[in-house]
Amino acid sequence: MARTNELRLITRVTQMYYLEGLKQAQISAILNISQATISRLLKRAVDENIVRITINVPRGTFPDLETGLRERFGLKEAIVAECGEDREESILSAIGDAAAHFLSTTLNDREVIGISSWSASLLRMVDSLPPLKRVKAARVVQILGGMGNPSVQVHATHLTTRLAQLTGAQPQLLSAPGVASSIEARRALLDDSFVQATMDEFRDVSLALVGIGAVEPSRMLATSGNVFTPEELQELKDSGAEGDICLRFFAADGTPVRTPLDDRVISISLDELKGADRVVGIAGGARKDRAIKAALLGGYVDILITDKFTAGRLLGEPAGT
Amino acid sequence: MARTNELRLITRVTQMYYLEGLKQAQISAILNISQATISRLLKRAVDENIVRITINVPRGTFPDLETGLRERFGLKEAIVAECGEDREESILSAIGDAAAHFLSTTLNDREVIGISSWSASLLRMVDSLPPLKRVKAARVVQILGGMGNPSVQVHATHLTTRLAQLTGAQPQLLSAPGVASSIEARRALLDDSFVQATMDEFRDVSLALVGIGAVEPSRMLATSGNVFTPEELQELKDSGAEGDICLRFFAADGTPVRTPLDDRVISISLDELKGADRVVGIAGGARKDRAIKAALLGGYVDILITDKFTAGRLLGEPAGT
DNA sequence: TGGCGGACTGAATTTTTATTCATTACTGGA
DNA sequence: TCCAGTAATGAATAAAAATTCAGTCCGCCA
Repeated sequence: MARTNELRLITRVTQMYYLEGLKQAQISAILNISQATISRLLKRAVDENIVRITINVPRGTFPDLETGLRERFGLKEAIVAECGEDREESILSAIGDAAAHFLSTTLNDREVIGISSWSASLLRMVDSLPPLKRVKAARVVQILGGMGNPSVQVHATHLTTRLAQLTGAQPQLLSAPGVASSIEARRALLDDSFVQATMDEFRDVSLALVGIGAVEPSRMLATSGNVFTPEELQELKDSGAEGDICLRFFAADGTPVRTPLDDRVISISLDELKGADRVVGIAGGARKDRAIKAALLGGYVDILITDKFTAGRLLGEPAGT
Repeated sequence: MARTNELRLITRVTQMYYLEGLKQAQISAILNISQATISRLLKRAVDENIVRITINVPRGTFPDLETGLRERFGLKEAIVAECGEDREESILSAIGDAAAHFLSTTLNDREVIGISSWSASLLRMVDSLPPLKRVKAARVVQILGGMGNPSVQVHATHLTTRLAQLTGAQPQLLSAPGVASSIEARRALLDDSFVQATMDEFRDVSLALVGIGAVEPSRMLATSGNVFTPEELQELKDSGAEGDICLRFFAADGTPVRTPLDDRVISISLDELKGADRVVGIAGGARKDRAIKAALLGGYVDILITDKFTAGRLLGEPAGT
């Protein structure tokens, strides 16, 4: 009885608040009940399940997969993009677009963006990036050298400068190959003051945008001048390397894999990467499943941007529609 | 595409806010989006129907009937009580209880309560009134005289004093019969300074609690000493009187019905009544349908407390379960 | 017949949210 | 090409809501 009266009042308050859109103060005035009590009644309405708030998931968004990824891999955020078909091209388009949107909404001035210079996903992202509304970002730092092949060098440079341009930032190029021909060659390159200046910036990177590579010749790697010889690749595989970020390799469980190659790579180190506020991994496609999983397990990535098919596989679930 | 990205973000924000219970500022920090924008995204979530808020109506409450009554009759509030069966006794119990709860939640100090002294509903209300939690109300004013029959006089007095006691207020009794035997008798009674003092308070009443009477001998009227003779009742009927509040009569369409009887009644007038901040009508039962409807049409009541059966009939709808 | 703990309350205050404001960029038309 | 109008943003602020606080009233137990 008394309980019913109580419930009636709560229901009425709930109705006024949520349906009629009245403010608590207005309700307070109408019912001659203090605003504090109205607030408390509304809280009880939630507790007693008189108001029920449901989220109507729009088509093309996958909060469940995202939550799954966040929880399973301890990610800060996960973005799962809608994607027509489970093929490289379609996926690149989807995650590039998603990454572009992410970037455009989340950037704040004084952001120092680090970008790994060669990655098909990042390329797509930059291509999808709308002329950025508001002035954004302070600097864009290239955190991985280009390729020995001059044509790809240009490619990497383009990526960095374009992003800088679009974000109104200062580009900071790393004019060096991603992989030097020898330890000595690397040392020599690091002597260059411009190279040093850029590498000094690695620690200032607040937002790192990185691809995640699988250990196997990808199309791009293949066409980009055979960074590694088949023997070197084999060596990596033998060491248990499953994937890489900026040519820094790690095993299936995420532990770093150190090989002599490390000493020839010119890029941000995995440790330096962890110093960034946010590391955004942008990758998808069945070919990369194991590499992505490894990267997630290693905790190298705070935010993952991928497609629904890959997300589904990472969670061992079927992808949504 | 861009739209999907947008929707994904809104969905994510909605999820964080409503499901995870994060504050906008926290979301803002996590997503690197300003709090203002988070607020705007949440508003869009409502607009775009991504959050859906539904009210789960508890058993025994009838928001639809209440809303119907409010809208149909322009009431400030309507309270419809659950009620086992459509019989006098059951209804009295239901609305008395509801009225008691209403009173206990809505009273504020400095309230001057006017109470029409004889009404079965009000009697029930006072009986149901729990020893009032907090000190409440300033004064309780009797706004209708008692009955000629001394036993009922006591009754009326009891009602007023009890209510005053329960609300910690000062009782202001109207020591006079509700109906004087003649115009002259009334005039004489009004000469009494106590009576005058009380009647002067009528204009200060902030909350009036009134029953609504049907024009026909009710059980109580019958036993309370035949206030009116059968002839007088017939006269009222002939004048079109359909109901009364404090023995002030009105027709089916709510217009006041003036008869010579008026000059013998000692109670607040309908005009004075309208001066009160809130007039609460407490009534139910098929016998009173027409009277209640008339009172509502006349706008004499701001707040109606009734039972689900009566409410349903007033709206010409079947009552709920 | 106190006295203690718990439950409630409204006023005051703090916290949270919505909105205003100034700025910027972009649009579409002359 | 230049300009008026629209849209969108973050910082600042106003508005709204939640919570703290102090006080009261219980009921319960000694």
